[in-house]
Amino acid sequence: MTASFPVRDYDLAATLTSGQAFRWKRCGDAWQGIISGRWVELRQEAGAIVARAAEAQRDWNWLRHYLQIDVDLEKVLGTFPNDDAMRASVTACRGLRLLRQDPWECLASFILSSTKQIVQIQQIVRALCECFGSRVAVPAAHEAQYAFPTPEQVASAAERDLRACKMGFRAPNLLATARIVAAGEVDLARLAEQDCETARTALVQFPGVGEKIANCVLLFAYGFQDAFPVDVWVRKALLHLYFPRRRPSVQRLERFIRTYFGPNSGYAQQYLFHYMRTQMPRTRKKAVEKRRRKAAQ
DNA sequence: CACCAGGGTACCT
DNA sequence: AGGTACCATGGT
Repeated sequence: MTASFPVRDYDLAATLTSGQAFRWKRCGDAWQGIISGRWVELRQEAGAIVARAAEAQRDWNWLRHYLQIDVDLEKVLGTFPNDDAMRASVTACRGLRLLRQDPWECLASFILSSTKQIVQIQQIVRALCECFGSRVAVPAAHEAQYAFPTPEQVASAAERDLRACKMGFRAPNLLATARIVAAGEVDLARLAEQDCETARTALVQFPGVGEKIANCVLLFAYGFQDAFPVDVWVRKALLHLYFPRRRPSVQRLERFIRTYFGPNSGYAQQYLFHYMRTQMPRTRKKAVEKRRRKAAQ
């Protein structure tokens, strides 16, 4: 029940902590998570990712697909614009990958993400899974683990019980979305066959889903690598790096995003996002430190 | 202890 | 089209 996948240019830690998936837990030098109801432990070794599952596997294609093992990262990075900010981002977190997640889990998770820090999203999702998800097989002597609850499981929950997972005003949005999916009014699997624009139009129909969350699902679940989610971090980065002391209109900014970052703009966005989140706090701390020293004199 | 967080929406000018 | 308040909650 273990398998080894030769990889190069794969930074597992950066990938699993970059705010695209919310259920991975670091255990020493390994990562434990649940993919489509299967418990799995991942470990990065020299030139390979080693996986361990709770049960014997007929094949590991589900994991290869989730991790996007076969993507040629070099080729993707080659399409990024060659500017200071992108070079710094790629240097800082080279090996960061986009996962290919289950659409329902991704959609539900990002409905829960609005104005929440990643740490809090992780907590809410964990509570949701423990309250409403089915138990999954785990290795002996491991604590119980739960699958992400199906649309049906969420749809049959009471809003009060969802709110108990600390999701606040997002509860009615998740519940209504789950009901639409469970009723078969929208087929999430079939959206994968549509083009990006069509799928986006369908996604923003769900309550609590606007352009940003739709783009997250398009990018992280459906693999549209030019879907470009703009959250507060990315907005700050774009304005600061590419429009210093200017105030581009929404239209202007959207046009810039569409035309500047190339066919893998969503991938580039993820590098900018992770770079901002991991490197900027350090420089900010440094700035605070500098100010404090100056004040002390 | 304010401030802010991988936003969306209704409602205002 | 472009601003604003509000939604609920807890990390930093």
